[in-house]
Amino acid sequence: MNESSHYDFTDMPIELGELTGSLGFLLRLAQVKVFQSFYDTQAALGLKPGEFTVLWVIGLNPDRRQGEIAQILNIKPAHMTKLVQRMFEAGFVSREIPREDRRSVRLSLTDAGRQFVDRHKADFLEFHRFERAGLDDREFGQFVTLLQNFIGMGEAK
Amino acid sequence: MNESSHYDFTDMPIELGELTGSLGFLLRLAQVKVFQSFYDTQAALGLKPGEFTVLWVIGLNPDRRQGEIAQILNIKPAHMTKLVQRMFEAGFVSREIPREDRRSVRLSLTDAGRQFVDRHKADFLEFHRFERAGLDDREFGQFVTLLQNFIGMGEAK
DNA sequence: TATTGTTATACTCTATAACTATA
DNA sequence: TATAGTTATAGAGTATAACAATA
Repeated sequence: MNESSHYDFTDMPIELGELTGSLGFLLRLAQVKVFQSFYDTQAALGLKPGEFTVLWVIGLNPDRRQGEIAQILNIKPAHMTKLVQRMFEAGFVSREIPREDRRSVRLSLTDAGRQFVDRHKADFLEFHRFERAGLDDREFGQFVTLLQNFIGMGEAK
Repeated sequence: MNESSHYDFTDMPIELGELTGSLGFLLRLAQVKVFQSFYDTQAALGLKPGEFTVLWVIGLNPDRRQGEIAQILNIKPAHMTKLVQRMFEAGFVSREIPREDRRSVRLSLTDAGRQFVDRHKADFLEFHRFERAGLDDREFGQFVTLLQNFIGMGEAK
């Protein structure tokens, strides 16, 4: 490493250039911002990221194959196996081997799982939490719609 | 695990309920979508995610402290150290210890680093790539603006 | 004492391939 | 042969704390 003397630019803002218009960059920062409170909420309940979402979707879609749930949530099979195992050990999820295809696993919530989801669902659907996050109601609605279109959720006609 | 027989719901869509309006969920899926092509592009150049962004910002802000660059990109100090080390070993980044504060490190691009950034910057500023990603030009502009507001980038006045 | 950056450790998410059991 | 899920391993990002050098 060299040595040298410089003026001190410490107080000057950092320039990001065209990066400020890059979706990849902006989405990463946005996700970091959301993830913080998202993560804290889940950790407080003893859950790892993604676990509540899985419980939620299983609750809405009982008796569906594990792989179907994993696919729509973009969770890889190997990861899904461990995640479901944890939720099974927590007593929140039951697994059934259907007669018509004994390779597959169909998931449902136990009573405890359903109670858990019902009790904490409000914390996870954080509409309210983000009203104060730099967006007014109209912008928030736009934001959700644009995100849905972007990820191809709107065209499900 | 139990055994049972069921109708086969495999072809029915999975219900997501109010999750479709959750920013955390939508941002995660959006990021997964962007990250795929983003990641592939970087990997093809032998870079890990985040490395090109760091080179880019160093190029725009020569002789700034390592910690300043890390902070604005939401990179933790420990991670930044390893990232900079890799870019130093690749010959893209130079490190200087300034006389006025010998604890700190000031980063700049080497000639090779600047050439590398110039040669590949177009691939990383993927405006074009996302024109066809379910959003028209107007929506894309809205999307960027909303993301900027959301992460608190717009208020920098 | 506080700050800048480094080192070390561990945990989570992800990716991959080899494996099983069923089909 | 193909498919559903599992197991095992490794890589990458992040978080934390302890540390060295300097202020």
